[in-house]
Amino acid sequence: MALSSRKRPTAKIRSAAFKRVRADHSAELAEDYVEMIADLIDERGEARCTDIAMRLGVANATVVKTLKRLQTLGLVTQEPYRAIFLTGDGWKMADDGKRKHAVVENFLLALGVSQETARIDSEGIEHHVSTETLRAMAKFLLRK
Amino acid sequence: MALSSRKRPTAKIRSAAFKRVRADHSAELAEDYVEMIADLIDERGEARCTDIAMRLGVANATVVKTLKRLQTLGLVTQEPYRAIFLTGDGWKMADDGKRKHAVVENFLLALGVSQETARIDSEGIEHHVSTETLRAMAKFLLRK
DNA sequence: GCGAAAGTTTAGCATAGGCTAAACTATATG
DNA sequence: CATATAGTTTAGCCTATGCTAAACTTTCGC
Repeated sequence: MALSSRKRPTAKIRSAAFKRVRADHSAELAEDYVEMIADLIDERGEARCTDIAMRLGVANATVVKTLKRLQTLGLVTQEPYRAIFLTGDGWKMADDGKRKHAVVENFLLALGVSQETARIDSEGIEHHVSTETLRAMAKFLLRK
Repeated sequence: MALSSRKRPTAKIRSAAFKRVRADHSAELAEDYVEMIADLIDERGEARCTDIAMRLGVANATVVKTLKRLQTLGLVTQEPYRAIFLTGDGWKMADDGKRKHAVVENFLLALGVSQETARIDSEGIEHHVSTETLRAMAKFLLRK
């Protein structure tokens, strides 16, 4: 074990990035749901399981289960067999997410990628963009 | 159910982005491990559980479990109580990942974000960047 | 206003990725 | 060379996110 007995004080610092990624992942599904619910309410007046399931491309039961978690997180409210509503926190998360999403998507477009790719890639990227990077993207859009 | 009885043919298209994100997620841990194993082999001649665990910031047992999956995926090989090696596919994935990672990180730096943020954000972003977007980033770096 | 269709929920299963604690192996040093 | 220490593995637990199939409600149309 000679090789590893050297101390590496940078290990903890390195691991921070991976910890952030893992934290991002557990938050990101919540953000996607909440954004989608907000969109549905805006577009059609109410958000329902089936619509969320279709747009996310998952089974109905999966949506039901996840909504339970979002309820315990205080992001959505719901009565059995009724439509889904956002709490204050839910709306805030949705608005923040949509703003962030728009910046990332427009940034990718400004960078020269196609509409289709911008839409797809921004969906994955938006959850891993820090405030600092988001600001840099916004600045780039302005001076473009 | 009046509201939702309208057909929405765009739903399937919309859901594609989310499906890609889910697929990315299941691939991304594998990429992180494989890249890290390659780094360790380069830096110190061998890759061991403990080092991977420290750098990723997870428990040892978690690494062992994940390595089993990577073995069944044909990315790594390992004898009990011995160091970890990459297969040909593993090296390829590691090289591709490192190249991609470097482009994203340098791109963020060129965009004006700090070293620290570039390092952290690139870790999350790299797995959600398509070939097209990666090319656009590389192009931006050239004309910068 | 009743029955069929549409939508929601529950139950039960699988996989992935975390964890701790305990058992086991290999190595390094006295 | 015996043993302490460092490293690895196993066992067993948890949560999150998927799925299908079956049960249950609501609503629409006749």
